[in-house]
Amino acid sequence: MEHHSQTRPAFSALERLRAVGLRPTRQRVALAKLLFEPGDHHVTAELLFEQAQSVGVKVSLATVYNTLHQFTAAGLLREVVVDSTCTYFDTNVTGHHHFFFENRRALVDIDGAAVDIRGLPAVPDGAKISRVDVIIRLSEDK
Amino acid sequence: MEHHSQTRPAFSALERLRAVGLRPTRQRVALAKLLFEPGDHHVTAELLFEQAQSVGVKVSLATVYNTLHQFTAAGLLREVVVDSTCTYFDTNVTGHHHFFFENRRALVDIDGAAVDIRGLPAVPDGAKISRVDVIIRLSEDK
DNA sequence: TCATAAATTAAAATGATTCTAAACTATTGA
DNA sequence: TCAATAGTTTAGAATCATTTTAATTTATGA
Repeated sequence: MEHHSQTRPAFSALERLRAVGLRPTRQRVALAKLLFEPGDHHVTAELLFEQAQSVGVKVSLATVYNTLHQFTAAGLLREVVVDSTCTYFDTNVTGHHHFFFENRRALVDIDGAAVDIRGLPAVPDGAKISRVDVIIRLSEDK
Repeated sequence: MEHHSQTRPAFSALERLRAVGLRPTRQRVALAKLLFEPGDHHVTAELLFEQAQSVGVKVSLATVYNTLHQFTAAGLLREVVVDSTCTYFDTNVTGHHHFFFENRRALVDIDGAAVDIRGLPAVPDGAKISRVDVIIRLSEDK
């Protein structure tokens, strides 16, 4: 029996890949484990690449980028645009919002169900909402 | 007397620069006119650079970047993070939100006063809100 | 007008990300 | 089981927005 520092995931990395029709290669399975076995969290390509290296997974940075985008296209990840210097990916794909700690460049989820937004104007003709993002930018002056 | 295609601005480009203590150089005055004489709008560095060229203003792209950042630091502009491929600057610096047309990569302002957000969790200890951004992402499938 | 600090610039550098083309590997059907 | 092949991975080059550098130019105040 394997040991996990977190509770056993509802779906294994392999099952997730199968479910979205992505061929379960060594790299994709390893990255999926790093992404989905811990609880919800946010990564950048560089960060995931370093994590992979630190646990001995051999994967190139190009593959990390490819994989993050494939997972995003497949709905396993969500891209969060908060910082013009790099792209964040969120393993929580349910509708929700974010605190963004500007100093540390860290994201924290805000439950989407709890938040209620009123007074928005009508959506322009011919357009439809693909997503609503609320970002609360926070500064922590030590 | 000069001719404007828009109504006369409340403050001239020169006055704005003086007000924030930026030396009114030829380039800064010219860019300020392009930015503040039309009504509220959004630009990227590349776009402003092209506009400048098209009206015969001689300015380098480096200066456009410098100027956009100086204006932002001075509170004359606001940076809008919506797109991971480039940075948008908004001449509307009052609290407000945005529609983002994903196909066209265009921004449209949403009046901030009209929008009411409820149910947000308490701000984490030691942090304070520097800004709340609401972005409604829209797709227009032709 | 002059001295000087500030601003501008072309060009090089950077850094995140994407592309390319060659080498590998999972899958499928015989 | 095995080869064919379509899909993957990869190192390295390329790209693109942006920033930096270091030299030149300009605004300002005495």
